[in-house]
Amino acid sequence: MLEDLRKAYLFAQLDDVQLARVQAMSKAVSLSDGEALFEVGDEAKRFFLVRSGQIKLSRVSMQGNEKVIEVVPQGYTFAEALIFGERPRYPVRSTAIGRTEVIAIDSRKFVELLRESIDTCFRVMADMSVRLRRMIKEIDDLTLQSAKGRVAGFLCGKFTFDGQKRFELKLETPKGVLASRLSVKPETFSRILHAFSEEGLVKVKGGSIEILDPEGLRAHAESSGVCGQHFGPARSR
Amino acid sequence: MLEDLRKAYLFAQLDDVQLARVQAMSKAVSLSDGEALFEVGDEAKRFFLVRSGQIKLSRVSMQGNEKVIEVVPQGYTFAEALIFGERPRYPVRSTAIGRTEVIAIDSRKFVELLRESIDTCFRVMADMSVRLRRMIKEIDDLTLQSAKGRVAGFLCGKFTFDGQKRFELKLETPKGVLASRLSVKPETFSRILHAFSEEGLVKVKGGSIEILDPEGLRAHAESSGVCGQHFGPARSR
DNA sequence: ACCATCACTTGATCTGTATCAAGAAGATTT
DNA sequence: AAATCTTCTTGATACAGATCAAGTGATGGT
Repeated sequence: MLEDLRKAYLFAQLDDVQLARVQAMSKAVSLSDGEALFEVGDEAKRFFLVRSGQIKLSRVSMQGNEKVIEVVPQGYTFAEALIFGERPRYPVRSTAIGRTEVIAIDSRKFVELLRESIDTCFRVMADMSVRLRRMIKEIDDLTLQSAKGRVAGFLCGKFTFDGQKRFELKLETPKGVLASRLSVKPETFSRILHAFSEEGLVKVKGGSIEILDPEGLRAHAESSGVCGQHFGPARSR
Repeated sequence: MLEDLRKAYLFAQLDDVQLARVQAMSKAVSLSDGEALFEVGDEAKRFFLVRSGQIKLSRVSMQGNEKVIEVVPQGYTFAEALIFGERPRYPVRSTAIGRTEVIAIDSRKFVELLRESIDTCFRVMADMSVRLRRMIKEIDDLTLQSAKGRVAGFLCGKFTFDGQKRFELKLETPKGVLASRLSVKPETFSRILHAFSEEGLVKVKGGSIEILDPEGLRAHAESSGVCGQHFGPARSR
């Protein structure tokens, strides 16, 4: 577990002693597919690091429609932005996609530790800053891009533009979840993918997608949006 | 100017000496109506405090559609989330609504000061945390609420539910800007307001709106969204 | 290997909101 | 006060994407 913690971006500035303290305030949690980690409105006493599998963060409307806000992959932390404020509550629901293991870290204790490490404060702030910008991008996509544009943009985000011609791209997440993440209905998602196939941009085969024409795809993403400007180098953790 | 700074949430933890330092790294800027403070992609060397007037933060799509992300009122700071990271750039455009005065604070220097005040770090983090949650709410609204629901929700947010029956609510911002903020076209905004009038919920008179039926309005906001904290029994996936 | 369940696709239709077009009401200038 | 320019309203029409409804294919348990 210590190793998992050490690799996380948030804890990178901590020395061994501090890291051991983090470990002491953590506990491992195992989730089966679809199991909920917390619900909207639950008291946010912990934040989390995904050790294996994936976590889906979502909100549900009163009509029962679910909107996936984020899919957190392995190695990433989530809900750490909530550790401030009096009695915080999770603003989203969190469920496992597939068998998933997370590390739950006690917020209160971590805040105490934070008081001692200004560097880690800066890590947290940088982290939140990135999230904030991602949210702006998200709002941008939702309001200024069409569904087609969002799907194209999503696909483009999945590979690096290094002049290669073809890509095999494996979807680690069920199509339905992706659709919700992109704020389209599954039916529409399917149709859009189909349309891209017809245009010769991609080739869909079950759970993986072959990208045939990266440039063409990007044109779609750009045609209806502000793609060119990627703010800040995408930080790899 | 010192007084303006002192009242800002971000600087509340600073002592007089530190505050004087902030003043030293600040300069006042005056803007006329519609004037731009910065554009998307500009290097983010400063963040700002609105001293008087209002600031509009927005993004523009390639088709020229503008989406207002936020309207920053007097007394609030903005763009402070960008002070981390290497060479940050503003992800939005910022223009004045009406005659507006802002204080521009040097990011670099403020970060230095931040290194000395862990309390202020916590302020910044709390601030960003609030923003982050607001963004989630925003995404929620955009994806799970109808245009009508958003407008109702917006109106509800403008007064406190303390049992009063009628409210006079003055719009400090042009309707067109509000519309964009709520991601509806001005035409639609107008129609929705009209519809609310017909239902006897509000009474529109030019730049101000009289709220006749707060409960009724809230019902609209709730009917298609997560307003209260009652979330139905969540079934897992 | 079977059946049951769940994820995805495909087709037909419906609807909220945008778009286009024009008029009314304020605001600002001359 | 007239003229010009915005901002706002109102009406008619168009369309992207949702919804409803089957059907097809996977996946998993017994």
